Amino acid sequence: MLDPVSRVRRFNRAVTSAVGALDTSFLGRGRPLGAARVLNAIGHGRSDVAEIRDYLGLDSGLMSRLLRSLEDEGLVETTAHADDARRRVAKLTRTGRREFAAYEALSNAQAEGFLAQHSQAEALLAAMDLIASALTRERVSLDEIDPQSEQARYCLAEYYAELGRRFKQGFDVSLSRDPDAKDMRRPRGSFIVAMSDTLPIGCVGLKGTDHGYAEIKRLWVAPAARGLRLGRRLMDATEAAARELGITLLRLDTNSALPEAAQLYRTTGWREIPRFNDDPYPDLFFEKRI
Amino acid sequence: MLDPVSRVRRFNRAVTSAVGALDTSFLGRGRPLGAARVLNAIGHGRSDVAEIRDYLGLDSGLMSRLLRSLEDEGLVETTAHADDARRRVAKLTRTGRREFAAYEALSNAQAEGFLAQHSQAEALLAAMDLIASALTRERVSLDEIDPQSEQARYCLAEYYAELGRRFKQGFDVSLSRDPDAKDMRRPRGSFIVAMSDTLPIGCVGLKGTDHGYAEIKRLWVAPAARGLRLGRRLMDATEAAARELGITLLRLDTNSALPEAAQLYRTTGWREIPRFNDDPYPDLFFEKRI
DNA sequence: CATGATATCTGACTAAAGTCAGACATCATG
DNA sequence: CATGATGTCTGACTTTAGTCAGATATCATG
Repeated sequence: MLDPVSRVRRFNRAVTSAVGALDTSFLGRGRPLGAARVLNAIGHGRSDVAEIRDYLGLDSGLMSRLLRSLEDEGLVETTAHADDARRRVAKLTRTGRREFAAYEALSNAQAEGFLAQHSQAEALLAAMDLIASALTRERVSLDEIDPQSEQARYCLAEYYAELGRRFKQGFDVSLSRDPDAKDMRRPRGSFIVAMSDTLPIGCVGLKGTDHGYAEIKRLWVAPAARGLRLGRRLMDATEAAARELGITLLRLDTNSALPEAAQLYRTTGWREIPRFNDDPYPDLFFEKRI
Repeated sequence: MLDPVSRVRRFNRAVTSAVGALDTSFLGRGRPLGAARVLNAIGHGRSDVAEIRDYLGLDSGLMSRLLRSLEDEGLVETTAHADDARRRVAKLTRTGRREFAAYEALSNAQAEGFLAQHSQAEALLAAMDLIASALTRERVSLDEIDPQSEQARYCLAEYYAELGRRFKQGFDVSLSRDPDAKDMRRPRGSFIVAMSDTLPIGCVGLKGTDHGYAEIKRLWVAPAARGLRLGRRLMDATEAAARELGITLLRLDTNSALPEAAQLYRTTGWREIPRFNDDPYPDLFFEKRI
């Protein structure tokens, strides 16, 4: 009962029956699961028929019939795609949106009920984030986004909060050399976010300077996503972006209160150099030629 | 992306597709899922047909046919139950055991693969234990067992390890008044373990004495099962056992380094009393009349 | 040992999911 | 604008899961 594999398998059994219960509650709306899944996929913004089919892993014949049955119910309308009349685009009717909302309410109620029965919901949520990140690991996408977008701001806020917890003296972003957003946009730099499903779970900024090098800033991995070697993937992606921009020398600063970061740099070709700025927080400085 | 319900639902999505993948890998052995599930239930030691049917939630007609198909494949043999010839008992043939082992290998490989891709497997396992315990909460059974059984010894070892971590001076069971096992067996006392699926996640002992009261000892809840009010359920069950044994006065000792325990006692009718033994570890003493 | 309860099995059904071949319209390309 | 590729649809199927009403054998009980 102690070995890791049994523990994973116990988790699998627990989760299998919970998933089954959710499916059963979906059947309560008088529609087979297949049709309900298509309706929900459309409700969640997947409009292209081929995309839905791919997402749900359905045969084109089956997909077509499920769509037809949703149309017969008056929940969905399909039209030809504007750019390519072979492709079809599905969208919900007014009734369809109402029905989708009912499914959403079921899902939300189920989630709330699960949380409510537990007196330490925060620990439960952290565990769920951890597992969801691990399970969707190979589906994490690294996207280059604007450093002032909502996702970027979320990551940075989490990053600052963590520095505040880990630095003995706390962390005040206004005392740090906060990079100008335009230095982290092409063509001067870049900002990359790691997305797991809809949740940002990591980020890194590449900040262009006028001193013959670019700096790597704001490398952050969500606690729930640690252990997945995401830091390394983010660094690789930034280096690739730097090469594209013709940058040949990278620098970064960090703090010895973040040993896992320094460890990552040391094992990926960075070498320690003397202090190259007057930011009050960092005490370790690295350089890498690419 | 921050609200608890979205986080639970992200977890649900991640887990649904992982479960689907496992099901699909099971189909690879050329047998429908229903039959595979029955085969595995038998392999895991469920032999009584009614029990399997109940466990898998199958209709008796369907169950009968699935069994028949496994018999046709030469994987299963059924015989009449020794005590009741209406009931049937299923067991695996030699070929059946081989086939079951193949399913086990698939499950184990899937679990190992999942663990291997994560560099912090212990954190992942703790998260899985937490969630599995929360999901199977209403299926936790409280069983009265022998205080020297394997499950009891596992719980006690975990309990001592935790005391060692939480007491500043550590914990050495040989210095404590270790209760004699026979004092925690009927008719003098009782030992109750909380089982979640196959994993013991909590325990409590009721120790009979010759001083006109019985003592509650070794109340432990696994870290993964905290927040489920399991401590309270265990205490209620012991009190019920004590009443059955004609015990009317209960005592217990505890340590202020375990504040959640003292809190539980205070809110469930226990009142603090002066020290009533010379055990070196406890510094808080309680009594309850039942 | 008659009687009602229980456990399983069989036959006859339905619903849902999935498969496959071919039809059809549309697209990209030379 | 002919041609092959692509996306969707339809018809004709199969498999799997599940339901339900008896039939049959056995059990517990008085």
